[in-house]
Amino acid sequence: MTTAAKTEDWIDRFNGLSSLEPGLRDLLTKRSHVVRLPAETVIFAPGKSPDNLLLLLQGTVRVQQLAESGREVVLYRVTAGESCVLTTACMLAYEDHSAEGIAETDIVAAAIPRGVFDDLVASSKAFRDFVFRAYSRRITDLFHVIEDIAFRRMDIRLAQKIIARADHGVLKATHAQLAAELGTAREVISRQLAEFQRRGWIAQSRGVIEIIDCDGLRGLAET
Amino acid sequence: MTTAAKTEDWIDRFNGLSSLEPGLRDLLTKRSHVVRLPAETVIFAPGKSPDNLLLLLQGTVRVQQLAESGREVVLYRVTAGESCVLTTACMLAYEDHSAEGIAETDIVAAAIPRGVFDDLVASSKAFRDFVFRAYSRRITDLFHVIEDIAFRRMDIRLAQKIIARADHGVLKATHAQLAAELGTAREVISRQLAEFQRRGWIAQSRGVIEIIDCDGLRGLAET
DNA sequence: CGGGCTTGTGTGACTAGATCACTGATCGAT
DNA sequence: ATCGATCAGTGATCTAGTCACACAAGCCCG
Repeated sequence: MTTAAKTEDWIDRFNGLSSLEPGLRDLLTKRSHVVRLPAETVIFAPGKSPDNLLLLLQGTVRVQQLAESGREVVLYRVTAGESCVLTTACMLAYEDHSAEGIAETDIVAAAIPRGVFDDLVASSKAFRDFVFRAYSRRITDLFHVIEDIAFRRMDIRLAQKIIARADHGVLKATHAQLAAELGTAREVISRQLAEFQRRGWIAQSRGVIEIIDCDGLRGLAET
Repeated sequence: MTTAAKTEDWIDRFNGLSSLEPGLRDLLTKRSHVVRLPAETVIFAPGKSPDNLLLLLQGTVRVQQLAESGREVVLYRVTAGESCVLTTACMLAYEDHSAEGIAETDIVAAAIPRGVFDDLVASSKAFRDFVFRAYSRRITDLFHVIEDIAFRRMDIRLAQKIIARADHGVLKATHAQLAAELGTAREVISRQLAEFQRRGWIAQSRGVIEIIDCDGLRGLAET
């Protein structure tokens, strides 16, 4: 079975899981299954908790907070080799969350059923460490988001975002998307980008930002 | 030993721990110890991770985020019957956190050493559920903080804070403390409170806010 | 090809919030 | 009674968010 072959080696792509005890590797590979989901799939949302722990093999999942007003902020992204850990074990208890997770690309993931997760946490120190490290990672991400929103200037945050998310100096995103990313309004982004453009740091066209002077941007971002 | 007597019954004060298996109750009571800390004690801070999981028996711990600028936001409070769970298992891995926990009152807590925590997580479903529920609680708190900071108006947040933290209609806090609580500047609080006072909702004196018209405040808070 | 439609962007006017630089008030300790 | 420290009030100014638009670019379809 090619699927079995695949599920046998994915474990080592997760930092910390390679030291999983041999018997438990079997448990994990036998009792979890690989799923493929198209981009834009809603992985979890208010009222829709997943009953599997997802370990991402390919693609990225964007986790964002929604406000009634319709505005949003991106909280963090889960990338290949990471897990959606906050969403499973955690959200089962308190349903009162207004965050949602969305497949940002087509994704491939290993889905670990709740029961298997529980067995593994019970029987493996390596797995526990993996889980707690994953929690830790997410929570520090949340701390950073809070720090950013509460204390950093928009221009700096925007410059950092552009640098971080640009691919070969090009960022495909609308002003509205960037606004949702940073939890601000579209107009704010438009004006800031206009200013960046005026300074010769970027060029813009519909849905695309091109970095012209990365050092200029970086100078601001590192303030 | 009176201390032993005390440690035997504290377990049931924690929601979910009462269903802990008998043998493990012993483990917990024998291998953890009750500590007393005076108000203002720094429980954890950047660079100072605790090696115990604290279960709070009395008092409250305030967890806040610090910015280099000196400004702060309160992230959440741990009250009696709750645990400082984010700070232990979690923070051990990623040291890069800028949050600190401070005893807001004199506190009494059961300290569970790291090793015992690990044994309990391994051997008890009840304890795991307790831990994951505690995580969940904190994380939803963080989500609320993010939502508030990013999307809610200061006047509303301030009104809510005053109602939430007032004791018999009286809140002992300086404008600077309220500013730190909400992650804003002192002047903003001063101006908002002046407005609340003008509307006859509160009375102020040095370090004290007295609620005069709770319905007025509530009307704003529930907007 | 020229309308319509949708989506993305630009802009002015205005409000809210943050920052800076102060002044004045209050309180406790000597 | 005075001094120093902490707390609160205020104007000026800047940054950010909101509202109400106009305008532009791509897309579909006859």
